[in-house]
Amino acid sequence: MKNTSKDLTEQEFLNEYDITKFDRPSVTVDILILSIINEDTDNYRKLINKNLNILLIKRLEHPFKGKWALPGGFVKLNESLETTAYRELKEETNVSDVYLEQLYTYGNLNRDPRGRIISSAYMSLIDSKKVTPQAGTDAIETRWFKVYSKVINTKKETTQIGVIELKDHEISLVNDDIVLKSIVRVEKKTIGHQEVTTRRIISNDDLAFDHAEIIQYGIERLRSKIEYTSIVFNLMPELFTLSELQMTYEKILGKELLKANFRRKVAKKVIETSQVTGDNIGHRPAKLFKFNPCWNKD
Amino acid sequence: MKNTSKDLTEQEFLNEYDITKFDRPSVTVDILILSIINEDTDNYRKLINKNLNILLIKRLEHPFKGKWALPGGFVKLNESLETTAYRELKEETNVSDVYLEQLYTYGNLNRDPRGRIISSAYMSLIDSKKVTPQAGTDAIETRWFKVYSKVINTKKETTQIGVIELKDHEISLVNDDIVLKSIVRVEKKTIGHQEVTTRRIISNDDLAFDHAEIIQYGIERLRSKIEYTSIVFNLMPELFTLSELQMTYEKILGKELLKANFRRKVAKKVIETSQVTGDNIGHRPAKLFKFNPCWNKD
DNA sequence: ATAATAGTGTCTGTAAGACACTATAGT
DNA sequence: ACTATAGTGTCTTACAGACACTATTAT
Repeated sequence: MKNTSKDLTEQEFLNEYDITKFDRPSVTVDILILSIINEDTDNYRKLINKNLNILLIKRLEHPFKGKWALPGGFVKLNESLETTAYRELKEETNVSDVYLEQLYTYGNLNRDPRGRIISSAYMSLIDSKKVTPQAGTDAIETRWFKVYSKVINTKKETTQIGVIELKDHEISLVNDDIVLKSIVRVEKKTIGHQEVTTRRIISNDDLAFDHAEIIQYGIERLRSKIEYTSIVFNLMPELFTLSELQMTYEKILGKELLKANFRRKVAKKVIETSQVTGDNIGHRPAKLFKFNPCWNKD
Repeated sequence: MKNTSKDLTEQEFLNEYDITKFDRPSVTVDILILSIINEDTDNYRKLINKNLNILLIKRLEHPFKGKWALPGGFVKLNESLETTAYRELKEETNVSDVYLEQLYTYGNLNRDPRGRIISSAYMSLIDSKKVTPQAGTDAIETRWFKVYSKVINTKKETTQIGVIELKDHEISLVNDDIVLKSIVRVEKKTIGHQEVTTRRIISNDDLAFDHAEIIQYGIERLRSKIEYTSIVFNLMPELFTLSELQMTYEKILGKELLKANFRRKVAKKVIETSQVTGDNIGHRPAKLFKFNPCWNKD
């Protein structure tokens, strides 16, 4: 009998194994870099307005030349996915030691005109104070876009075979004169026992690839995680007022919250410090709080 | 000036673009195929016992020859990740039209001794009645293993810099005489604002690759999703009793629940039918229920 | 006094957890 | 009568939502 793979030791097998003989896709990492950034104020007495922002880069090369895209790049053979994400993050924002989470891996066939490219999407949350607004390598144009997301259309159809529910999310990304609008249709089908959620880009201005879909999913994830984790505090400075924290929640969730209820909800997640805000113009100073790392029960 | 990429149209750029010039990793899909399977009963009057089961295959080739692994395989260039998952699923269990969800994509450098292989893990939930117990292609040995998961060790350390909390999860996979035990350490570090969760295999009998870690993560995900989605019903037949549903919850969560409270909790997710169980030996017959596709509020 | 933010008290309804109770089948 | 499962009622506690109220600052 010939020396088949069954007779080899694992080491012998590995020595003979040539991975490059097989077809392989390319793999990239794309990152949603999100931050809560203060707006310029007009009324001197009012609180500073904040907004959820996302960092995009203008593509200088084909494909999608001139369009805006999530920062990202190819995974090198000596890098884990996470390492790639951290490298990209460092290149674009010059920060490290920030929150980073894998969102989803997109592997559809025609998502990239260059060929078969699978992309693992990550989400990073950055405290606005750590960010140098227009960092990035000189040649690349990077900009922060304010993120607005709202449902502009819903439909619920109940038939004999099941329920189909769709929501069209309008994602607006705004930087001064530039406004990028996309509509992502999120469809939930329940047929028999099966619930399937699909996302599809319906309209898209100047966002490259399937990035509108990735951004919509990231926002949805952030919105749900803000409720049961302490993820928000990655977007906050060391010390903050409860009003600042509330506005951060409101801008992420896209709706206003009642103060008294909000304070009760976050009470266990924060610790009161002895300090108060000093720059109070015409109103009572606010106590400063910090994150309580022991907020979790178990 | 030469004809650089800046002067090309997108089509010209793509025609010249050769993706194979760059280093590429290989990509596989691994699937957690889970089902709730009835046990053989001993006491003729008692309810049939159920258990959460996972389908594993015995590896016939290197690496990890002779060890047990999640079903999976390489992503072909003409397949999306999902298509690959469905293909593998069909090959191993001969079912289609079942619940399938992407879990996480594992991209560490040394997770596969054959080389740089990134794996996207999927979780599939199958109604036990759809499954032919020992399907699979003839040459491959596939078996259902009962899944038991419990925390055997916890440690919580509160220092000045933050909180470190670790839990050792013992995963036992049992098929008759074969018992595969692994311990996966889940560590949550909170330093400053940052919360990082890492998973590491501490001990491992005969599970291949990093599959023990993937299985632990899948169970955790299933446990949390069972609370806020209708994912369980993928594991149930068309009609079921509330006791059957409760036992399914209990086996997934690894703890017993109080009947009255459980019934209140799932009340909105099910619809009562006019039918009852017919094979009642020595006790009151139970009403049969079906899934309510409209259980969700909004 | 005014305009702004900071912060608290209370009522309601809903849901979860614990526990005790009643109902109905076959033997 | 007994054993098993099926199914209900109620008490307590906790929390979320709505809303009204008090407190404190600079001008």
